[in-house]
Amino acid sequence: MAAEKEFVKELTSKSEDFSQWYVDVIRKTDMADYSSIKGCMVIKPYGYALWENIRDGLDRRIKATGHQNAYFPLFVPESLLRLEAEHIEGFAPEVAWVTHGGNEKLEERLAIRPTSEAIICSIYAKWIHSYRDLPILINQWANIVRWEKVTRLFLRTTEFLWQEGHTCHRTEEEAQEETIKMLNVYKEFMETELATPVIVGQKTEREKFAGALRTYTIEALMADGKALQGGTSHNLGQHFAKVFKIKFLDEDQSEKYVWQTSWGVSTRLVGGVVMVHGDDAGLVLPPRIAPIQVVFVPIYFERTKEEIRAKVTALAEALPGIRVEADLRDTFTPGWKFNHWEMKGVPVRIEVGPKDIAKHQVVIVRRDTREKIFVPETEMRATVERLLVDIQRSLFDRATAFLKENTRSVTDYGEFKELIESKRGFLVADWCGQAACEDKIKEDTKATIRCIPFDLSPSPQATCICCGSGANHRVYFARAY
RNA sequence: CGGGGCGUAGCGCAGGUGGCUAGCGCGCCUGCCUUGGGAGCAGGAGGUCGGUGGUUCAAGUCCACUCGCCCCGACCA
Repeated sequence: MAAEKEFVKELTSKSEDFSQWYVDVIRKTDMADYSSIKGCMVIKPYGYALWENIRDGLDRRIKATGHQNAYFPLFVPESLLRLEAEHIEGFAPEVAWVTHGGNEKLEERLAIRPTSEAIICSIYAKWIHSYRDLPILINQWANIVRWEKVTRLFLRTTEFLWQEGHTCHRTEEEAQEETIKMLNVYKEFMETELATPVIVGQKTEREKFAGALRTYTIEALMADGKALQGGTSHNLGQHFAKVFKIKFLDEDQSEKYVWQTSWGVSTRLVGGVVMVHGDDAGLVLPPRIAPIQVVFVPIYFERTKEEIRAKVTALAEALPGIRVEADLRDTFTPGWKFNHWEMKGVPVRIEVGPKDIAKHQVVIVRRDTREKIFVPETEMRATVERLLVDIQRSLFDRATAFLKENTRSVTDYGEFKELIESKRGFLVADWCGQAACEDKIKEDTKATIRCIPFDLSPSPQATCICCGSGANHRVYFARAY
């Protein structure tokens, strides 16, 4: 353990102080930096490359399900934002306002979008006239500003990047189908690309999006036992359609309001990846989204330096389709580089030294287990390809096992309080459906209902974990980010 | 917005009962030597001590105000 600690002298131990570990990892790996603007972070190239891979994987899926990308204005006139009462009430405390253009005071304040429902709905109203114009299936990749009081790198920043889908449908059924479809896209994406298992379900009235009919969510469990909402999908019903007058003439010649959905995930997923997979040596990145999948570290000796350099360069080129970095610098020792690239979470490291050249082999080390294998050069490519798949799967398996171990079913409120304090994780319990109980539990334990899952229902005799009256929901509780 | 902590070299920090030329480690630059788990030696560069105002012969140090950041809490993707 002492030796292990020496390895990572730049990082706070994960078990010692999880929050500090998280910040250390992000800063030492050059993912992000603080800026001179309160609550705003700089996403540095390494962090941005990770975000780009996340973005690209999701963008493919969004397009594959029939959506197109577009871009809408950053500004939302105050009058538009105010149209949907519940919506403005929900977002008012965290909206940033533009009041001047140059030196002139604006006639009407402009909100910097805290989300784009208002501006997009006002435009959709102009676009939609007939049932033949439907559905509208549009996504936008954009920046968002929410004036948060407390910020945290990637998890909650004043400005952040996200995608927001905004769709309009002819019928309620179609909108509901879309809402669930995108929720499932998120789930599949999280599991496949981020190697992060999620629980899926509906938000309570208290937790739903301001202005939505129903909100659905995917929730992941971080290594410290706290939940992270990874993405949400909202069935907006006709609330926005009615106030923004998004109407169409249907086939039956009657005028109707559209049914809408919206759904989004943000750069907070980057923080999620750090907290789900990282360890005391730093990041552990799922191969599918890792900016660098394989790093070559040459083992130089003065006499064979040029030979080693040439060999590493050649081997690095022999891995087409794989994101490869060859660390040819001679200003750092191999040991330093091992630690450096492990901290950066690169899934596979390949060492090449004189002994390896003599034996026509390479040394391959996987980041997740640090297992070291000696592989003939001719088998390098196949081995790397296999390892990348294997690491992706074992990260998912490990996270899934962690999720299972830390999901506990409880029926006694005393036990509930004890568990949330000592073990964290998800607690599955029965609930009466009353907001009063939800509030009391939050007050007592800081745990909130993360979601009402689709695949669980209370037994007929079940009673509310809090008040003891008849329960009609079986839900997941957790402390959350 | 409440409670706590912190702003001194790129990073991490010491100095804090005012007093020599503001220091240490890492990093950086030059050279030599080295490289299989964070090498070594020698030389060198780098500072409006967060900002403003005050007290004083003298302020990194004391006082007031202010800006910013981090952590914990209440609020939130």
